[in-house]
Amino acid sequence: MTSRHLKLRDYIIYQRRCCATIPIQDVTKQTGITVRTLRYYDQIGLLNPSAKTPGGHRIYSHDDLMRLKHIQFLKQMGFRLQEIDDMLTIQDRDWSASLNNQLAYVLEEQEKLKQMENYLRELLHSMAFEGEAKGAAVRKLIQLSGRSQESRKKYRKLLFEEHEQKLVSRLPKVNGDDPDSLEWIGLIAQLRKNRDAGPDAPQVQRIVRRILEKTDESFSGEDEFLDKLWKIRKCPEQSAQIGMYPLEPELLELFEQAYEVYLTRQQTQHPEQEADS
Amino acid sequence: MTSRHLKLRDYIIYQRRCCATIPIQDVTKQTGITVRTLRYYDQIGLLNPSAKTPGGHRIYSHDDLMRLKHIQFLKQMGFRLQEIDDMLTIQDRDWSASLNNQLAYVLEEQEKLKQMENYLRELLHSMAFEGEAKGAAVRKLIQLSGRSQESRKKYRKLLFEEHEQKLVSRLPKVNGDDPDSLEWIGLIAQLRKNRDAGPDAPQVQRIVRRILEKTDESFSGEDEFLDKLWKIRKCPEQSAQIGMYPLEPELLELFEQAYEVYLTRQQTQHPEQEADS
DNA sequence: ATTTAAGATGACGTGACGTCACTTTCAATC
DNA sequence: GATTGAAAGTGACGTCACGTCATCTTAAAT
Repeated sequence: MTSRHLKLRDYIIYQRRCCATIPIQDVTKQTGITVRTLRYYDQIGLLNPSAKTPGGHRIYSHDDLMRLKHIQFLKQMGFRLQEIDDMLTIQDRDWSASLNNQLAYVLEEQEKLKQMENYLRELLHSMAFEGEAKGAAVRKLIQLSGRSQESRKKYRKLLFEEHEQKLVSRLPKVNGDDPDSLEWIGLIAQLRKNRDAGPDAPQVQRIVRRILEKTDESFSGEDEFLDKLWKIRKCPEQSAQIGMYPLEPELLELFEQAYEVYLTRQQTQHPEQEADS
Repeated sequence: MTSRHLKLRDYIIYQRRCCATIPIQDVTKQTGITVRTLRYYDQIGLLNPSAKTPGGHRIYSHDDLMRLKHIQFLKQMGFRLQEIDDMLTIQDRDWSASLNNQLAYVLEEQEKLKQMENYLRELLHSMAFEGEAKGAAVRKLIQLSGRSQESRKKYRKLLFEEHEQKLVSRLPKVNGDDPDSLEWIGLIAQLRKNRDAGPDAPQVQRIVRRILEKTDESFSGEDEFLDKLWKIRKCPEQSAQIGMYPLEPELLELFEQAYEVYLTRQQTQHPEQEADS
């Protein structure tokens, strides 16, 4: 018993002098890697500590620490533990293939996440349009997401000519986070809130005025284009197919009525200004 | 036996007439979801088929299909099955919290992937600089990645004044994929390839000329800045701290010698042109 | 009645650990 | 030398969304 104890202490002191034995606690403090993880790495053979006490406690060397830091870095790069083991043990092969592979994977994942971001924004904005109707919004999105964006682009080309393509890009996108789109969404949401107020209510008239101002700002002089767009807007299926969120018919009708009221009021109030403005 | 058979057939025919029973094969064909997955969804209670044959075969309805498509969509958005179950069963709560949550998560993941992309490019380019030395490149990267970019920016501010900050941004970044950075990396790699050719070899001289042209193109008139930069370049530790990949001393020395050879040749060949160009 | 394809069930495996339960070891204190 | 408490060890089970067998049953056709 006594001799064993002394032997152990000598052994540890020897280790400290020679290549600085590091207990598992210090390893976790220096790297932030948990004890469990270190035991797991030992278990799968990714990082076997270079020594053990006679009692079985793991003792790490500085070389082990270096290897661990390499592992940590490569893991942050998204490599799996088996790949890391391969990369670190097979010293002679160069890594460019693995790295390029991983880079391609990372780029692919980024694309997916961007798609997800788009759909999530689209859903959020659609819910802002619709108030609280979740099911309907998802149902439409599912139809849109089923077909790839390719088909939507294709359909757009069928509907609009080249010049008008540029104008379409200026339309508020339901999944955009630019201030323009957000303002449009806000306007539509306000119109929905006042759907029961009637077309000649002052709030509705204010909203109509702001919508017209915004339309003029974006598409002044493109009356033919606006006309075509308005016809598509009235057909829910076509709206969905070019990527615009389909508005309910009642909302469109409300806007049309309010628009007429707005026009007649403009004419009675400023009959001469309307000609040149 | 016979009566049981007849009963079963009647049952199925009844189902077909009433709400269109769909066998599991058709579900997989329409959705692309595997049989195993459908059984799993049944097991965890995410999608229990609305009926079963007396023998235990699953029978899906159109409502089931709708729910399945919702599940499929939400899963593509990155939600977990338990969350999807919650979202679909608790009908009254709105989804905006979940969606915003998920959007935040998606944005966070995108950030991480961009970081990974940067480090991977940096590693690849570093290996192009160094030839094939993997360990050294990774070791340096680990040191850089250990400290956040904050400390690097901080150090940059200590070394350079505000005006020079803009010039630093024009330096080739070791992790950039812009044509400028790639050209620099190519030049350095070529210089490394001809490291044994001696400073007055014609290939080396051509490289030096191209390097000087490129330097002039980016930093003409900023001699003081270039001088400072050159001093930092000679100190590997400082180079690493501002995010430039540290070049080995021999390469820098080779370039200095080749530069002097280049200058003397220029002066002997065109002694009068050097004044105004 | 037999065949056969398709369906069901159950069990195990994946990856990188977290968590819990229980035992052993280390170093120090009495 | 005995005790003690903290830290170390091992082993087993759980995670998540299924894939992959192996084995058994059912449905529908011949």
